[in-house]
Amino acid sequence: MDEGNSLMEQRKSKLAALRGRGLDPFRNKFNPSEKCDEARSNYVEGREVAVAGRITAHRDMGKSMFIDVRDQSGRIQVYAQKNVIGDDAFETFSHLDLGDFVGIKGTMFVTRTGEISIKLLSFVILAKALRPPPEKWHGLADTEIRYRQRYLDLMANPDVKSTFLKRSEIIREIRAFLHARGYVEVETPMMQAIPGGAAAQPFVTHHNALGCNFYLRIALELYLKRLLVGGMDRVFEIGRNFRNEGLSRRHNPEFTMLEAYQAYGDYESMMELVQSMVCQVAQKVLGTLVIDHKDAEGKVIRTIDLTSWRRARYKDLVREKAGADWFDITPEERKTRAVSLGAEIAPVYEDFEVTGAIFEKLIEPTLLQPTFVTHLPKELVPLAKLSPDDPSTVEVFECCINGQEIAPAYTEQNDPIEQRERLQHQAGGEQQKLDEDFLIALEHGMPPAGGMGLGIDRLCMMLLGQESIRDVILFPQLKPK
RNA sequence: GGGUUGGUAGCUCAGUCGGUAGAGCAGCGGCCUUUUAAGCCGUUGGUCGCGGGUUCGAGUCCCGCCCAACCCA
Repeated sequence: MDEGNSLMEQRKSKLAALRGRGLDPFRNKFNPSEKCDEARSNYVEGREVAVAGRITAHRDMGKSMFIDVRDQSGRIQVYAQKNVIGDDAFETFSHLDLGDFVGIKGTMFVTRTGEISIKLLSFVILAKALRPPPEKWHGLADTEIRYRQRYLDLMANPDVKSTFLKRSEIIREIRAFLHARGYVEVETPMMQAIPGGAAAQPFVTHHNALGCNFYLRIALELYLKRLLVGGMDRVFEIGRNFRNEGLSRRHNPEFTMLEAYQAYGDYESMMELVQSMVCQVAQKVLGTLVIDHKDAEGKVIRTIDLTSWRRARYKDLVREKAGADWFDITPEERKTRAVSLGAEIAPVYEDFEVTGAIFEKLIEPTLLQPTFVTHLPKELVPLAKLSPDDPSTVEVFECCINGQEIAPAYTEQNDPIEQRERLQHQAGGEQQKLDEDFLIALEHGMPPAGGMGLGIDRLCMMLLGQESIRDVILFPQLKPK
């Protein structure tokens, strides 16, 4: 990053030299006839092509040389000969640097070793790179540079680029899936006076003209439900949520969430939706429903099988891990046992939170294969409707895959009086945290509905076999240097 | 917040017991008109993360700090 290193000085001198010879090292425009991989796949000997890209390698042979030119689609080899392009042009060409952008015109041919290449006729420099690219063979390994200067990571590590191209495809397929089912994509406020829809610490920001603080949203939920009230029966939003929490391998303070709501649906409809959507996306983007996750050495460490989706009741899973009598012993006994099982229990925890800790620490990480956990205790979820067959639980599932919760869904609470009581209870009497406008909306009548949220980043981790959320977010949050 | 590991040339990494700072790639110069991690010869390049300390002498030992990754909270 420092100015004045000698490699930069050398490149700056080259830049000055180019200008001194009347060449523009930063062109406004060049029209390629095709992309690099199109040129290669449409091979006709002698066909004239124009491609543009970054120089990623060069092999100098004296009076001729090869360079590799790379664009988003791939690379193609260009062969330059002194007697074809002339002494001056060859001199300029041979002093191009790795990282420079060039426009190439030439004719297709195949080398002795069988590589489809372009025989150079003419070229223009499109952009001079003043800094050297990372090393070609080992790539870029320094995690800090990889995350802070992701463009270098993308340049040097093809797998990284592939991961992010696939992330883009995943989101495109999610949109396609929902559009095909008649969902309307909407956008709701990121700056909110009252951050609702989840229990999380918000970020605060200030609006100068209005003279008041806003919070960055922690969930999409409450605005999307207002749209159900307004008569938009199937809506979804894909957007950023912000939570003022610690950073970890699976948490980034800003993360991407999909939420979808379907009037006249319930959590069963959402279960079908999540399963169909994840399977369709996997099939379209990966071409398979069985996904191997590999370690750095390429050894398979786990396989996620999306062909079978299990359903399990929350209480049954807890009994499996914490003892068949878990719900029969006293709350004090539960605390003691939770600690002995290795769950961290804060003294202020209410009884349902003790069980919640068991689930989060001991059960969720073991749920590698797709599992819908159902019948959650009602205390955990204030925005859902009670299960008719067990009113101590709610019509909610948490879809766990890869040891992480990736998608919660509910039969949404639409009783405004019930909803007010439960939000008041959650707010603990702090009137400021109560979203009165949302409650008024419910009082106008919200159709029964199923709703779901899906963490896009965690879905990408699962589908793309990435162990860290930072490897599926282009610019993960780091401490400023 | 705690623990572990790491930070040395543009990049990837060595650096022994505390004794003149190393390699490969990249760069620069030379040879080479079908190479592809091209090759061969020569060569430039260092705030050893930052700040203190111990020592005749510190990349190396000690203390503090910064940044990152992983684990824990």
